[in-house]
Amino acid sequence: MKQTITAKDVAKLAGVSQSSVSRVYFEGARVSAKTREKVLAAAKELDYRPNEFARSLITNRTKIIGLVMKGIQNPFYPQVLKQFTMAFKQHGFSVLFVHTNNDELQSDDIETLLNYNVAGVVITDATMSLKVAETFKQNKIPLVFFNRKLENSDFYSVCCNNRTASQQIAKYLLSKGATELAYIAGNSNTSTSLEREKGFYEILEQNQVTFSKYSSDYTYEGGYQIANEMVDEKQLPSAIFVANDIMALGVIDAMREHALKIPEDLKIIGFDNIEMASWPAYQLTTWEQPIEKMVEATVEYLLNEINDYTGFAKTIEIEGVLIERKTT
Amino acid sequence: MKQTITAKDVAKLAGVSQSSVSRVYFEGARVSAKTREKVLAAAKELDYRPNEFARSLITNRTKIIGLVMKGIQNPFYPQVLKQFTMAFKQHGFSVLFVHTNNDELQSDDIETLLNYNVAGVVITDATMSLKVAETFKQNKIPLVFFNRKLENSDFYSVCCNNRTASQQIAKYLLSKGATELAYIAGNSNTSTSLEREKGFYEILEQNQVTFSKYSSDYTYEGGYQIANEMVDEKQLPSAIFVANDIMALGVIDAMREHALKIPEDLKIIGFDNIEMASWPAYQLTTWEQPIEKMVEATVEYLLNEINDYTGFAKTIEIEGVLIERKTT
DNA sequence: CCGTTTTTTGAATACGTATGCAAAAAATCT
DNA sequence: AGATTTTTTGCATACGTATTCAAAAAACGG
Repeated sequence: MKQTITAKDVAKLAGVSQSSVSRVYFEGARVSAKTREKVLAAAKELDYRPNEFARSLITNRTKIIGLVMKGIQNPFYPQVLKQFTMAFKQHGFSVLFVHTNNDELQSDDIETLLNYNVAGVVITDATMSLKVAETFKQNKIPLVFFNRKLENSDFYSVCCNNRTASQQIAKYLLSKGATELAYIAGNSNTSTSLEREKGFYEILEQNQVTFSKYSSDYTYEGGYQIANEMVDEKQLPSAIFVANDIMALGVIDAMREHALKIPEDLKIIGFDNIEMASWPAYQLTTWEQPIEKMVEATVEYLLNEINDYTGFAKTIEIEGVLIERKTT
Repeated sequence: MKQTITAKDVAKLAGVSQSSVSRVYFEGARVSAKTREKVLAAAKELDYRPNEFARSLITNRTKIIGLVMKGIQNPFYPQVLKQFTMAFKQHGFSVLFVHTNNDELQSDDIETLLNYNVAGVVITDATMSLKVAETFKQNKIPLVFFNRKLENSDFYSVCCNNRTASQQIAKYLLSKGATELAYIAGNSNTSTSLEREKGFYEILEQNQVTFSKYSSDYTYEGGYQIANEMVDEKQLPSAIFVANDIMALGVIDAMREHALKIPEDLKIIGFDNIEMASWPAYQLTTWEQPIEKMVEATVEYLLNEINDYTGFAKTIEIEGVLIERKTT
């Protein structure tokens, strides 16, 4: 049998009541220095650890954050996961990791989060039906969409400044002398890809530059494949804005196989600034997503909402920055 | 207030006792088809969800697996994380993700796992002091070291056949005509790096081939840097066995910058078979770690131990396979 | 030093579920 | 059909903690 040491055991050893033991471990409760000391000594001797389940049962609160992720294949997201885990840990929260294969969260994934009565949820790289999202609202569980925006919905979301960033990217490419431009989109139902396209297009339109659009799926293979198709099909643009880095690397590799020189024959710019973008083999010019700041903003909001739920909704956009390397 | 719907509510609506509701949701309990039906109908209407915390409190069991990871920067591990999450989910378990910065697990990381009374633990990419590991034993929490082996300890561990794999790698490189060999080690305190070195060395010794050893840290930057040093210092070997793929990519990039042709001037082989190894830019020959099988073995053991704790300890080695590409 | 206010403490209870036990119901057998 | 076995059900209790309330202790003021 698991020998579980309870607050009662500690109380007995310390010569106080169970209530007092509880108070020592409950932040904000008032205990005299003397009893605190006695309790801590006894607790240490017995190696006591408050049972989180009993706690949560009675407080109806947990110290668990649900973190939902889909595209962990994209090196951008492990980075995000790491940052979140560290940030939450610092505030005493643990991370329940949920992986989803579907673009839209399924109800059994949700089930897990609700069963564990998570204190808050971060959804990264995926969306969910409004109906499901409402469930969280009803249960007053704060929710943040990280790097995704639900349109016409009132949920908090933290993104990079996708649209203005893409505007700057367009301007930058034009300033580099590009004349025929192309955009390679990620999954077409993602807000990130749509916003990036929008911003890009706006500037090109202003300058009366036409551009072509290709669709892919935010993966390396996807980028590689679409690049091959582009080469096969028709004449190439002079610069391509690829909706994320990992796809951009696929594009670069494919183009190189066709003996195209980058940036001489073709300029390529990505988005994210994943670690590999700086590798000598690629030296990809890209737009840096300020992960740390984005995580910070998310955590701050969540903690506030956990503390005092308001349901306040907003889209936060954190400014990124252009990282110029050798592909443009 | 959070409107929590309890088994009592469902019982009332269904016209049965709370016990019956409980029995419907508890696997292995006996309920008549009729009441089950009534309960499920009522539960559906009320959107009832059993409270995991109350459950765990009384059963002293959880459906949570602690997954500890360190090197999530290495693309090998996100893959592992994904596989584990999916496998556990299939068996009704959720994953509490713990990230550690230190090579050896710290006590506050452990604390989290113990507080949540996890059903089992997977430690990937890190180790822990024996004293701490004993804590898990005392609490009868099954523990698996994934891709790490504690020496002289009695803990379960699941690895790839590092040593025999490295032997085959050595033989393979010799068969390719390599005469001067080198090994680039990962973090020197990891069993994986040591075992790989050992197997590699054994074959070379048998064939009376000497080899040199370089030390790095299992990161891209580390590989890149050590490769530069190798070029600067002395004459290069004809083939290098790099302890993992991500380092190998760094090595390749560095060597190429020095205008070395791979595999003509220098053969390189890695270990892991991460996705990037197959990218056209690298086409890295490597040893595939059979993640899926390794995960499967880990999950199977853990589930058995959760079901009926024995503390049985063993090191499982899963066979990998050589993936020949263009760098050798 | 005594009356008053403030702080600390312990007893009792509640959280939502699982489970042992006995009663009730259903099924089986003669 | 009645007796016996088996299955199902409800009652009551326990899990380990937080928290209310009243009592005890301490601090304070004159």
